[in-house]
Amino acid sequence: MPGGERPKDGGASQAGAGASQAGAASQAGTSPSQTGSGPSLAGAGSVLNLIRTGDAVTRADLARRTGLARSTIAQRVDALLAHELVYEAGGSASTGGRPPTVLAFNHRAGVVLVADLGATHSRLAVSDLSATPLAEVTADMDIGEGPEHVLGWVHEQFGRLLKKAGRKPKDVRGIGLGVPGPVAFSTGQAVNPPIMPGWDGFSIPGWFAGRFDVPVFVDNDVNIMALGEHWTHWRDTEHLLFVKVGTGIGCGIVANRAIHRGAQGAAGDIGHIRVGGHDDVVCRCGNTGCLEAVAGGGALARRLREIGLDAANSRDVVRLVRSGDPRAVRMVREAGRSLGEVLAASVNFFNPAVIVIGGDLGEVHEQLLAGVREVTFMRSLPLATRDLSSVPSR
Amino acid sequence: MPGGERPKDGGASQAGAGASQAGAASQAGTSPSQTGSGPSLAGAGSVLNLIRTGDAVTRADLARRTGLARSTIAQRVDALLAHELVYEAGGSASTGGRPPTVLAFNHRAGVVLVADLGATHSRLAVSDLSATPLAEVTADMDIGEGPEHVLGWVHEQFGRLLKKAGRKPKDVRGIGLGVPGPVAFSTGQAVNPPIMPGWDGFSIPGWFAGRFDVPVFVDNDVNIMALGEHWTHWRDTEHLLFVKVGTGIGCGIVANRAIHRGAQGAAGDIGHIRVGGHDDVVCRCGNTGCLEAVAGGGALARRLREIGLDAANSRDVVRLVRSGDPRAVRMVREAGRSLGEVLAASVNFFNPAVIVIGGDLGEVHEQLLAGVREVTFMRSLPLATRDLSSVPSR
DNA sequence: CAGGCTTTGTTCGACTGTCAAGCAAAAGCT
DNA sequence: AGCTTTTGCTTGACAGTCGAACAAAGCCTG
Repeated sequence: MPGGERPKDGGASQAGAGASQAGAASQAGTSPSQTGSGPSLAGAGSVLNLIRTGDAVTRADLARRTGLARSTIAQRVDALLAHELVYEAGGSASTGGRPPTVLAFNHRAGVVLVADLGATHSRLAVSDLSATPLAEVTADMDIGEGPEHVLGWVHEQFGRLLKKAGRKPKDVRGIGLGVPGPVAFSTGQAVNPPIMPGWDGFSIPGWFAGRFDVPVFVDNDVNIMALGEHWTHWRDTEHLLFVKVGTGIGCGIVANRAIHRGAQGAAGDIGHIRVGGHDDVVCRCGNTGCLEAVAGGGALARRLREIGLDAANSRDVVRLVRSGDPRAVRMVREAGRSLGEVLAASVNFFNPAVIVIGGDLGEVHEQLLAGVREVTFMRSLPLATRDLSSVPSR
Repeated sequence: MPGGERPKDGGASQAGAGASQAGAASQAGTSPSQTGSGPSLAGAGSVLNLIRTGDAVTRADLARRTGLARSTIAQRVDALLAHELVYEAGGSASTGGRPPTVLAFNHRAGVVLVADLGATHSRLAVSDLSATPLAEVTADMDIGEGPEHVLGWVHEQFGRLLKKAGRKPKDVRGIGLGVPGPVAFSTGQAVNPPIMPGWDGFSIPGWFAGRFDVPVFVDNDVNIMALGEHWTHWRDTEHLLFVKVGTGIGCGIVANRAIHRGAQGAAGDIGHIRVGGHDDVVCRCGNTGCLEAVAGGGALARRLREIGLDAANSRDVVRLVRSGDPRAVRMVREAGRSLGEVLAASVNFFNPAVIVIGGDLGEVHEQLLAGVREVTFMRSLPLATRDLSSVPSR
């Protein structure tokens, strides 16, 4: 039960029936400021989830799936219907008895604003409640300009996107932001971000509080990608690693179906784990032999430049590999081996069911994964690798 | 003054009417099928926990701590009192008002049987509900004899210990077993245990089912130690690593206050992570440069033998270090560095708040921890090590 | 095609856990 | 002795859940 006011509403509107009609003042949801009225949504969240995921689409289904009484389900579904979060999508074929009513999640009941803020460019979107984008924009933007400037810009873009999607600010149900650095998720503050000057300790939800009155979620971009991948393709998997290989290397950890952030929100920072045999490579963090300095896109581009190829960043590395340049291919495959060494250790430690490779260099996953698989299967325990899949991101 | 007429103390004040007698048959816990009668214990678990841990000892305390109404607390406490899981331990000093009644967990309400099965010897105990041992026994026992033989022996020992502690089989509320290998916790089966021939897939709870009708929990011994350490000393810490350095090297992972077991129950197997610069060392797993083969107690003992010292196992290594042998000390410190290298990677990946070092070699933690700290702080990111403590087990 | 069967959805009374408010008890303080 | 403060207990109300009965809407059988 979320705290907050409890409606008193003595008898007045009671329509006779015992408890069923309930007063109209109560409401669900996490944010106590919502003003919508209607029947109580208490406990309806899990029911809504089942409908949204399509795991159970009729009332009888829901009852069987949750173990609740049919009457309870009916009550909850009524509440969801009243809030227009769900609608009846016609009947279905009978299986010998009364044909069930199919329920469907109303993904048009509102919109969500999302922004993936990279170091130098960003992607913003308005999407419906089933995560289908309604309007998108990609733009260059330097996160180093500081929170006030950047968020002001983000806010302005959100306004435009809303207009473009034909929705009003009132339709917004939530905001999600991904930033390229460690985040204290509960407060929505970046902590010690190496590439986000001026953001340390800045409360991003606080900034949005006066502008959109909805929950704001801020997280490390890798964590968001990990969660997205888990949600869309690996929903039955409990433990998953998402590895982003771009300019740098980071890792989102899904443990027990939830993001593991660690004590300081710094978990998953595998870019600075030492790789054997590369003690001559100096990393920007000051140490030597870091994975990022050995196998990161930035490092690969630099080494390709050194042998005379035209490669400014990780995307250029991808381009060269795609074009079939043998030196680039060999280098990426070797990077995959280095990554594999670190991942082998992580597999022994964490024992995930799946490793997903994403990021810029994930686009040449054939080469990268070949190296990764080669080393992980050699260096990890058989039990841990028995059912381990290493796959590219989608 | 809306008071007016209120029935105060309607005559039969106590009467303990209805349910309070409730015999001692019922019990709290997870299984919903319990048939014991008496007041409902619904939701009383959290209240019981607060009392047991001493976090809240009076009814008013409990109300403040849980945020529940005082009346609700009273009801729950009544249920616990009726079940004799809690008793009133007299009053306490007043702070200006009515002095509160102190509640105490009745750790004599039952006993728990626990067994820590090692590879070659075991520790068994009967303990009360506050984990205070009432009777203990340590004995040599080869786990390789197979489950039927070993569990038969365990069962017999449990019987003796019960008698010794003056308790009856009826008093047993639960059984906990630690085994030296990966365990599928939900089913209580060992999976692919390298040093437990004949146990693979054997259902340990199934074996006990007919003998004690109580829940049986089986887990990897390292996980149990990790949980114990977390429970006794680090209860406020969300993420913790417990590293056991004995003959081999293993690691229990506490993530989000719970054991992380991984997809196959193999998580925490850091003994076979590769350590740089030791590719000449062959491990029993077949690979080279494994941490266990470099820094495990068995490996250290072997290397001490090679230079002419008398060291058969990890305990002998401890003895030599304690006696001040400089070669043994140097070797352990060097082992600490190797361990530190692996832990540095684990810290970057997992970002725990605490690392606890235990096991045989944990007893010479000064030497071991020196090496561990040296390397972890050098090789891990500042953010992750900022508030990281590395401490010996207690 | 009527009647029976099966499955689904709805209604209704009952029960349980919770809460707020008031009352009683047991101290310290003036 | 009075007053205040803190604690514990009692009571009536309410929300969410359940089980049982009932209604609806299709198949199947004779």
